[in-house]
Amino acid sequence: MTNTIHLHNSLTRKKEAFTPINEGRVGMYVCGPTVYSDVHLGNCRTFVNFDIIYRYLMYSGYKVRYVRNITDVGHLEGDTDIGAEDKISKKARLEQIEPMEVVQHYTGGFHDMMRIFNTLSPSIEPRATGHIIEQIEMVQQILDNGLAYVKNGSVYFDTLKFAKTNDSYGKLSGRIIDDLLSETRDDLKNQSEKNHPSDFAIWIKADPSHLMRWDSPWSVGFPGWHLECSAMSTKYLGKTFDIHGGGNDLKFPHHENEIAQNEGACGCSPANYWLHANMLLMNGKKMSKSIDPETGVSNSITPNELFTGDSPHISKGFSPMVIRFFMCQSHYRSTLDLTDEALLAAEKGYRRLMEGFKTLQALEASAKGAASDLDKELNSLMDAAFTDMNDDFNSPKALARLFELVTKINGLKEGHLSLNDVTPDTLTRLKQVFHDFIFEIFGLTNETSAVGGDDGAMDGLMQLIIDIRQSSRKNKDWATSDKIRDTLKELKIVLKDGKDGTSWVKE
RNA sequence: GGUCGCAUGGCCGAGUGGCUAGGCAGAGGUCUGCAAAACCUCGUACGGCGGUUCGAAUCCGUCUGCGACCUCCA
Repeated sequence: MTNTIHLHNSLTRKKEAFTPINEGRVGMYVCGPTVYSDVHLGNCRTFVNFDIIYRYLMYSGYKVRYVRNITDVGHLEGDTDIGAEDKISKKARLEQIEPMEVVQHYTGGFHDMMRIFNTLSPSIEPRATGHIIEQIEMVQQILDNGLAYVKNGSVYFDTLKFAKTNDSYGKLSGRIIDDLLSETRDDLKNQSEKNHPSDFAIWIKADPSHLMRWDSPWSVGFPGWHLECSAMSTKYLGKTFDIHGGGNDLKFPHHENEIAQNEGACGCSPANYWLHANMLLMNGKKMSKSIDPETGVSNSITPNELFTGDSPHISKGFSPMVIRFFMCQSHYRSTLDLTDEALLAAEKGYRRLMEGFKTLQALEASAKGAASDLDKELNSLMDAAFTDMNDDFNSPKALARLFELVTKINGLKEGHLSLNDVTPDTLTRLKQVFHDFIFEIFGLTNETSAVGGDDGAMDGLMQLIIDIRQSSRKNKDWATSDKIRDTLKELKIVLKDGKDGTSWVKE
């Protein structure tokens, strides 16, 4: 590792040099989905962002343990208080199936989607229901430390007491104790078991109709949301680990409470660096599952609708890699606005990048190749791309460097630039770096080349057709040559007449 | 109301105290039987008003607008 990675730490709100606890190793925890419904696209953005971070850390030489949980119990619908229902349980009740059927179904769907977006599997993907014992232990530790209280079989985290003894509550989300206190007046009206509105449940007594329940010292019940992340990150990464990630909307209350739980249980801060991926917007507004009461429509689009084009929000379907490319084009800490126009632009950009890659692979080094300004320029563009990634994983900027390289590559192909000005070593490096960025770091795949079967029949067939068309063109038999071109077009195969013959691509 | 963040050329989207981000669209050109594709060239933008500075789109203040969180979401 020659260059230090700097990253923006949400906890300090500053960009900091990244120093792992154990040299050469990184422990990273990212909050995964609650599997009570289909993954939605905003979810995918977050995980693609962290996939790129994961890939880049590994590419930089770190051994990374990447833990991303599946929340399959405890995430309540509505307020944490009595009367709220667990999301999974609710779904199971509505569908009249077992909660674990709900979990199985949506976990599968989630994994499928992650595969479609070409994200790498995390090293460990622990489930909340598989760690009930660890969670009960943590509740006990918090109680032992006097930072929680039991009410009617439920256990609540005492935020006021914690805030008084520890200055870290509210630090992440910028909330302060005075605000917590001032909220009291309004909210005390609500019938509540909690001593204070900002307290939150870490163990919840299950009412008899509740489907998911476990025995505990306090009641038959289930763990609170937030707790699973505290317990599982501790179990697999230790009491303090390097990086904790998640969507920006989890900052409060989820991550704030997670920190409180870990501090409350062991007195130590869970993660040194907190990274938050920003929201995916659609037409300027947060993409959200919830349905607008006025319009009756949700401001969202599912990944499948995006692929097929079956949505009023877009004019056509877009492939998963175009979406992934689109996500690479913005910084993970910025909001990204999904519009039809932006997607159309991304689709073209993606193709240009892939064509550039293909062109590059076909370039052959010149034996006379010598160092020159061009050679220097190529190398500094490559260096810059890595510098950009080291600077808080600035993928859009690194991508811009690749596009500048594409211009050079095309210049070399077209002959405005000469391979005599590029050393064989630089060309080799360029091929390697280009490949690595596109496929290993950005995690894109080349969809345009994946056509036909792998038996080569398609290629042979197309070559035959192209040859026939070529000879009819030579004979100025435009009727035949145009018929071939138009018919193929209808079959979604586009012929491209270039200087060095005709190539084809499937749309 | 509280907390935080953002306002960049037609669109998306980076960035920095003084040096062209990039992609798409648009204009011109090369190529082509025509077309498509591809390639080349081009645009000098940074919400309003003050201030700091030799110099600010970049720093500070302020106003306006937008968004997120505070209630379920990545």
